[in-house]
Amino acid sequence: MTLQTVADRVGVSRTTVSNAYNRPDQLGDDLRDRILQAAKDLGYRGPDAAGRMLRTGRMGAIGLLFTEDLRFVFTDPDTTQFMQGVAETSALAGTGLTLLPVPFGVDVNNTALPYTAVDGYLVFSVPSDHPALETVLRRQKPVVVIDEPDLGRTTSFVGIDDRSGAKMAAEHLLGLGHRNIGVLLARLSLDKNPGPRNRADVHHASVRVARDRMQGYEDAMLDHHLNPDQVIVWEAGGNDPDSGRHATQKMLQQHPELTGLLCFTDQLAIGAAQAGLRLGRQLPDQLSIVGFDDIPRAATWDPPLTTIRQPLVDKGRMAAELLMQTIKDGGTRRIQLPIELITRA
Amino acid sequence: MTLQTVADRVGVSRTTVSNAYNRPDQLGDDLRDRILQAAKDLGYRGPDAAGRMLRTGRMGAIGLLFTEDLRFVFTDPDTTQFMQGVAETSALAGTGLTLLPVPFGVDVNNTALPYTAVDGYLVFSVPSDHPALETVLRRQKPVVVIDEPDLGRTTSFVGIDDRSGAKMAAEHLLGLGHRNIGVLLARLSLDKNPGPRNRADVHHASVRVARDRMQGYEDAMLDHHLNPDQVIVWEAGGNDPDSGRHATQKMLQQHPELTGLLCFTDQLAIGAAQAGLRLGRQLPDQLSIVGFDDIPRAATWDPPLTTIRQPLVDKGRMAAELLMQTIKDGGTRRIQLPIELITRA
DNA sequence: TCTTGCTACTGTATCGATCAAGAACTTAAT
DNA sequence: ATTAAGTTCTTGATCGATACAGTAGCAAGA
Repeated sequence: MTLQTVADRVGVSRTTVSNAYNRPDQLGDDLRDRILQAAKDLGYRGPDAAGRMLRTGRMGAIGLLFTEDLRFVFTDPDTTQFMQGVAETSALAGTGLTLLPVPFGVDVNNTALPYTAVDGYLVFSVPSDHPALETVLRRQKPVVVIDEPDLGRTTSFVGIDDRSGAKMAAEHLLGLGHRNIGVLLARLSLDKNPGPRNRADVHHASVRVARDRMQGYEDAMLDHHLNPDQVIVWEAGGNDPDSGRHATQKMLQQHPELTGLLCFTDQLAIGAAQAGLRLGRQLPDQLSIVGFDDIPRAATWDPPLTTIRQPLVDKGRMAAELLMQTIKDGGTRRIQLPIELITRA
Repeated sequence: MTLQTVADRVGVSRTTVSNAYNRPDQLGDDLRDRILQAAKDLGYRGPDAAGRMLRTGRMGAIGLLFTEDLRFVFTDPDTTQFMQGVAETSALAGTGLTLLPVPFGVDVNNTALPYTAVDGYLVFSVPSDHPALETVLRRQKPVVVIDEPDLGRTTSFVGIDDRSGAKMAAEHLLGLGHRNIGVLLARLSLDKNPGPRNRADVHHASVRVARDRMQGYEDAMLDHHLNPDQVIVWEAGGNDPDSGRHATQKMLQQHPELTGLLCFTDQLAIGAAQAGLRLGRQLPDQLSIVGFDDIPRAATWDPPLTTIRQPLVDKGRMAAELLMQTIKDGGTRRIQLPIELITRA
């Protein structure tokens, strides 16, 4: 049951039937109606996707690669907002969106990644040493990287100025008079390994965002003539409130002198706030916290969370638009989205 | 640059190169290494997805159709939990997952739905009169419907016993002594149109879940010798706390005698609780609310929300497993997942 | 010497569509 | 009547891979 079957039934050629579906202006209206009616009568499913793809070379879909834990991807507000932006833009363009998760510990060749038909890839916040990157790059299709990793001019990139954002966050705490400051970050590598870190660990991490933000925090401290070595750095092991809470609890127990916390994400900040409350700290009087991202919950949290806003939905929109434009016209671009300090409590 | 290019370079046949990638046991190890090395040297991207699909007839991906507003899909806890289950299962099986949103007001033919290469479809909670259904069914691929619509034995189905669940919820309120009861539902049709409804509207809705749950509520009332016509029914216009809050505010203003609310979802219930508090009601003393779903927030909400739990992540897992099994072995099945009354405050 | 069974590889046919070029026919302008 | 332009439809080639059937070579056993 192919185009030919329908063509034979109507007494026209394959191409004409194809045109009836894809280029209605190429044939008369009555013939087109007759063809579509015959197709319906025969139970023809419509032009086969694989055949079309092979011939046209266009797959009609983009792939979204991520390596985060699947349990978090769909619950994490950062990711879901980003995905919403991507989905909106691709849906509007009539392009499919294929999710390509590569869970931690799973061999890339056992995932759909190497076998899926897409016109290009969105690489969402993947550590620079992740094996999935090689698989994607080998396909030699357009790629837009979001946040991580920075592959230079060879691929398009959408991100923010993490260093400046972090600096703004730290400036805020320092401006409030805080001098004993802790930094809470999600993860430096793929394996979850919560605990204290020293500055060098962060500066040598494979995660650019972590390096840049750490640098930004230190920029602010140097501006205030403080020694960045004084800062306490803790890895939470995951980007969720629970991980943040556990890590902060330990951090504050070992370093009760801390009065200010710089958190890499709002999710961590919310966990940190919970930990502070459990340890009997008054917020924000006895413990000040600054987050990052400005997820919806940041505004409704009690006390409302001061944070660095980045436009997460727009990030998804821009990334998808950029990819689809690259697929059409080629060329690479780098886009830096605006960030903003949102001062709350 | 195809298999042939590599084959010529090494001096073997196309098929052998194909086997080097897909059936390593079909050729010697040293030859395989030589082939893969040559492929690397030539910059061969690996077997082309479209070519493989055309030949094998397998697409290596499943499609997830949904018609909800994209702004909600990725923020709605019900949907994201379901998607998490689907993503987990498909990732584990090495199958791709293609999102197929058909936003309200967009012509199905302008979406990726008719053009995407998938081996089967998950139809997630789509109203029975939605045009996308016809498009999916025409492809004559395996289909698993989740919740909605019930297409009978022709397709597989994953859902819960909505009628019993609703009855359990109503029994709970009635058992507490409530006699003036309101029902808050999300949406009866695709267009958002908040406001009061009468029973007949619900019983004739194109949304089976709404019909069944209404029936369940009424079952419980009849058991208690109450007239179901007394119940106040309100449509929120969307499944989010804000819609629930607005609707409940109006409902309680017009019907201040109501002391018990049966909500179709926890999202609505949370909004209803907010509305109750704003109107000065003490919860649960002056207003008792029962939700549906048991989303994570239900447990942490203040006061904790009594609700009917349905296993949303499992729903996704089961649906994906069922679909992949159907793709492999054919046949259709109906699965009903267990539900449970979670009594909180 | 012959058969059998195994491994390792090859050659041909085929999957279903679209593209490019062109043919047949109609209409309009000169 | 002739030419040009436009419309409508056809033909042949092609996209890149895998399935299937088959062959060559070799070792073991009768």
